[in-house]
Formats: sequence, C-alpha cells, structure tokens
Amino acid sequence: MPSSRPLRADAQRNRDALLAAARDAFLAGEADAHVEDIARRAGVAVGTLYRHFETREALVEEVYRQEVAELCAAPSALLEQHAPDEALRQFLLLLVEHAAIGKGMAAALASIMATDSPVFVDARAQMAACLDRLLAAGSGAGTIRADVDGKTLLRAMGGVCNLRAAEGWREDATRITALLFDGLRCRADITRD
Amino acid sequence: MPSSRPLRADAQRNRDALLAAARDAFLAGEADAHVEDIARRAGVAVGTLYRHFETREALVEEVYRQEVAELCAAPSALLEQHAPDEALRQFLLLLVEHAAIGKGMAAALASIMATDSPVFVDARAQMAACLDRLLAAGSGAGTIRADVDGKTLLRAMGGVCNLRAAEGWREDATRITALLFDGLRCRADITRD
DNA sequence: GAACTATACTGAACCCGGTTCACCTTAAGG
DNA sequence: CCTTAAGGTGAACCGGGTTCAGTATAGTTC
Repeated sequence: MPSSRPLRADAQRNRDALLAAARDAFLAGEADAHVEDIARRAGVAVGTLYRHFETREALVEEVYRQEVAELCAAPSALLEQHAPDEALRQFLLLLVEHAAIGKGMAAALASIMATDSPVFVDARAQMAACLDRLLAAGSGAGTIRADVDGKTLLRAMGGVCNLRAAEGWREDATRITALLFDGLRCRADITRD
Repeated sequence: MPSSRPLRADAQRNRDALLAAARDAFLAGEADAHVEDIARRAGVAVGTLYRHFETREALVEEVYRQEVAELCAAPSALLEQHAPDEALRQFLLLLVEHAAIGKGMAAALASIMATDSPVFVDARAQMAACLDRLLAAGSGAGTIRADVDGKTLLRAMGGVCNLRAAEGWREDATRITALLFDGLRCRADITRD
C-alpha cells in the first residue's frame, strides 16, 4: 500500500535500483537471474529485495506492469496520427516489439501467466481495452470488421508474441500479424453469422 | 538408447506407469506435480523415476513427445475424408483441442519451449510438416493461398493454444482460428507482394 | 546537533524440491 | 537352484528462494 506513507529516501532509491536491475537482467535474456544476482546488481542484500517485494515473482510482476503501462500509452498518439485501421496495424506491430523487448521476460512470466495472477489479468484487460478502442475506431470508419473484440484479438496476438526461437522470428511475427490483419479487414465477400 | 537391449519386464512396466502417472498429473492441471508425487502415483520410488528419465523435464518431454506423435497422425485421415481446405480447418481445430488436453502441460512445458530444447524443435518441425502438407493440398486445389508456410501458421496457432484463462477460452480459440482461416483463404481481392 | 525511534538493510540460516548414489532386490539365463 | 546384471530404494545432498534476529540510518524532536 504505497498510499500509507512515502518511502524513506534510501528505500525509494533501492526499490528503483532493484526494478532497474531486474529489468536489465530480463532484457539481457537472463530470465532466470537469481535473486542474489539481482540484489547484487542493485547493490543491496537479498533481504532488501524481500522488503520491497513479497516474492521473486512479485518483482517480475512489477517490472511487467511498468512495461505494460508504457505500451498502453500508445493508442492515443497513434489514433491522432493515423487512420483507424492503420493505427490498429501499428499497434499490433508494437505488441510484437513489446514482446521482443520482453523476450527474456517471457520465460520469467510463464508461471505468472499460468497462475492467472491478478497482475496478468489486469494487464490483459488493459491491453484488450487498447485494442477495443482501436477496433471501434476502425469499425466506425468501416475499414475493420465489427465482430471481433479486443480480448479475442489480444489472445491471437499473444501467440505471435510467444515466439522464442531464434532465426527470423521477427519476420515470422510480422507475417502472421499481416495474416491476422487480412482476416480483420472489412470486406464485402465475407458474411459473418 | 533403447536399441541396446530390451527392458526387463518390471522396468518396462514401471516406465509405462511413470509416463501414465505424469500424463494424468498434467492433464489434471497439476503441471507442477512434484517428482515424489508422480513416483508415488506410479507406485515406485523417486530413484526409479530417475533411472528412466535423466531429469524431471525429460519425463515431461517424453509425455509431450507422445502427445505430438498422436496428433501428427491426423492429417492423413483428414485429407482422405475432406476437401483440402476443410481438412486444414479441422486440423487447426485439432491443434486447439490438443492444447486443451495439454492445458496443464503448458506450464510444465514453458521451460522446455523457452530453452529451445531439441524435443520442442522436433515437435515444431513435425507439426509444421503436417501443416505444410495440408496447405499444399489446399493451394493445389486453389482454395488456400500459397504464400504461407506451415512454420508460420504453426506459430500463429501456437498463440491460440496458449490460452490458459478460464471462461470461454475455447470459444475464443475457435473464433481466432476462424479469423486466421479467413486470412488464409484464397481470394481475388487480395494481392500479395 | 544529540538523542530518539520508526524505518530500512544485512546476510547467515532455513526449507523445499529436484537430484544422486551406496546398498538392496529380483528377473531371467543356465 | 544359483548367479549376476539390470533394476529399485530412499536417505542424504545441494541449489536457490525465503525468513528473521540483529544492526544501521533517515528523519524528527527538543
């Protein structure tokens, strides 16, 4: 409960250092970085890590939460600069990018996703809301079909973002996104039930 | 190296029991079942488990390998009974089913997928081959576009199969599969680069 | 600016769960 | 039967996340 009382100066510094250290480790592909390592990187002892985060997983969650928040800030700008369908396409690609950044985190997150922790549920909700906004704009403009919601699309994208294998995964992701986008486009020759 | 010498009768029995116990545990959603539990279920001691499987992960891998083998037997029958595009659609849905069965295994597999272990690489190759076959049949018949390969499609499906959340995940999966399928269909109004 | 105390930090010890291995059991051939 | 190599057992080990009693310090009060 951060509302209780502002953190002491050193505590805040350490907390930030821990988050930064963890992010660095994950981005470097060290998804399984040991708590001791993360603590060392941050220049503190393990105990300090546990003062700020209930558990190792909680730390991962917090890093993830920040990452998601950053991503979810994008749609506003996109909708101002592009037509709705293009904005949607761009955001889908951003999701891919986001996955690239979190490549190392994917493994770290596996347990969280599996556990269906509230953090992940939240994140999904946020991202789905972003997509809903973009989809609504597109279907309003008549360029995107109206029978798909953000939740569904997010799940589809979730897969695309799960590519871990090396060698051209980015091209693959882009191609798949294009494929999905083809399915999303509004066309007269397809009749929905 | 199973080619060396046939297993002793009791050894074979125990090995089978272990695989069955592990499969049961995973299917029951006990993705994190402890080795001791699995061993107990199989009516043996942990040491026996380790006599048959290098490591816990190796056991998971073996269960998965069997699962994949079973799935990859499907295309032949499908192609005999349906038109190529319908066969493809059916197989995509089978993939979803496969994921449903392995719901519990997904978590167990997370590390394997992340580690890019040869088992998973193999499995991907097998499944991609299945899809290639179906895609080829479809594009031969002129009903499926020819610019998507099995590897790409598998990755797209991989995401669909990663749905863990409760509540209507199956409907979601089906809808997404339909979406992808729309993207895959051969139509005059789309020109590829 | 010294004393005070709530807050924060430290790291050795703890615990859990996968893994090992020295010792015991038994299937299968003679 | 007897032999023996294959197989089974489970207590002990070990790595890594987690705890907590002891220690340090930011911020406040006089």
